[in-house]
Amino acid sequence: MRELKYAILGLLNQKSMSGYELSAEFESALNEFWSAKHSQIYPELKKLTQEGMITYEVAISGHVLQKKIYTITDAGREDFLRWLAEDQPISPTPKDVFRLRVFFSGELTPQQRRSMFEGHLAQHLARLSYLRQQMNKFDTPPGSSSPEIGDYLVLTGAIMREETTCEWLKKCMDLAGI
Amino acid sequence: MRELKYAILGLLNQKSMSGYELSAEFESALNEFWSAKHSQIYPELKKLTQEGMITYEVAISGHVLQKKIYTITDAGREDFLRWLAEDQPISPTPKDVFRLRVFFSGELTPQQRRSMFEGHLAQHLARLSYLRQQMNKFDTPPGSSSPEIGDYLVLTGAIMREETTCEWLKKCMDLAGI
DNA sequence: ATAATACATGTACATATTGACATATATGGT
DNA sequence: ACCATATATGTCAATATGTACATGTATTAT
Repeated sequence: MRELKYAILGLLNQKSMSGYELSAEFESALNEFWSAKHSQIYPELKKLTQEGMITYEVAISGHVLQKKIYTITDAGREDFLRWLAEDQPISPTPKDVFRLRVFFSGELTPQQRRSMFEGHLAQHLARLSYLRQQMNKFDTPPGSSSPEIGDYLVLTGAIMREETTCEWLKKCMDLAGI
Repeated sequence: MRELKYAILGLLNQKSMSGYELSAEFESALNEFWSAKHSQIYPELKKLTQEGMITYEVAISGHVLQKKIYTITDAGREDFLRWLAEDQPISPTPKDVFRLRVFFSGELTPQQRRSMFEGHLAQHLARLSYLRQQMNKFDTPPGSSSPEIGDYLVLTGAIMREETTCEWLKKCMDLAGI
């Protein structure tokens, strides 16, 4: 547990930054596998500071606006690397409301089913298109010891996942005869 | 929101059953896309009863052991069908601790990375094998208006998802040069 | 007989997460 | 000048979820 803790430590291990910047990272780089609102991030930063995992310095944006730039400590880095190297069983399959609906979709009329699958397919195709465009940021696949390798691997996985989801949705429409 | 509510109503719409049996359903049929412990189910059943969505009759197992058999009401069925037919945007990508680790895997030694990917691949292959065996319960693919269609569609999706995950893990080992 | 496991229902506490509330400065465009 | 949007940090309340606590009966194998 305490996954948010390690997500934050991992990001601060890459680069010192403010809570606001961390927030932005969760909405961009980590978006395909983790999320956190600022209302969860700020309290966690406070806790991590108290625990000695991170420290901060106050910087000024513009004339007076203060921001706290957080930096990981040696203790924090140690804890993060211990967590990262830990052997852990695969987590239970995550909750998925759409699959829950599909499970009960026998109760829908053919028209309703059609609309459900079509709507989702369109949204997943859009996401897939966005992810493929994201892939362009890598001119060439990063080497196995490049700092970008993790980013590249999860993006590859996200694209494969979306491709399969789209295939599945098409198959559903086919099997459900609509 | 209130997804647990609709998962329960959906199951009770198929068949009246006790909290214990509902619990078992979450661990078997719904396992690939939803989960709930009995400590969450029993309070929700109480709430749904108060809301008039379900009713129960007390039955006796053996000589004295009481169990409550819950049945969906007309109001409950109506609410469930309304929810099922609702147009809803795709949910944000679910949290995935393993992908979080992969994102940071540049910090690991090649040996540690190898062990991480291999361990996960073995577990996903086992799950895939189990799911394929589950598929045998369908002698022939259920027709589009069969009550089993939802079950069949989600199982198909679960197998496709696991297959893709396994492919991705192999690709990761390849790309990370281990 | 007895022991292990399944059946059966509940509560209590801790943690995780989201949405709303609350406030204030900085910057870029019109 | 003014407005919209982005930057910046925090709290609060509600909901969701999981682990542990708590209790008792039924069935099956030894």
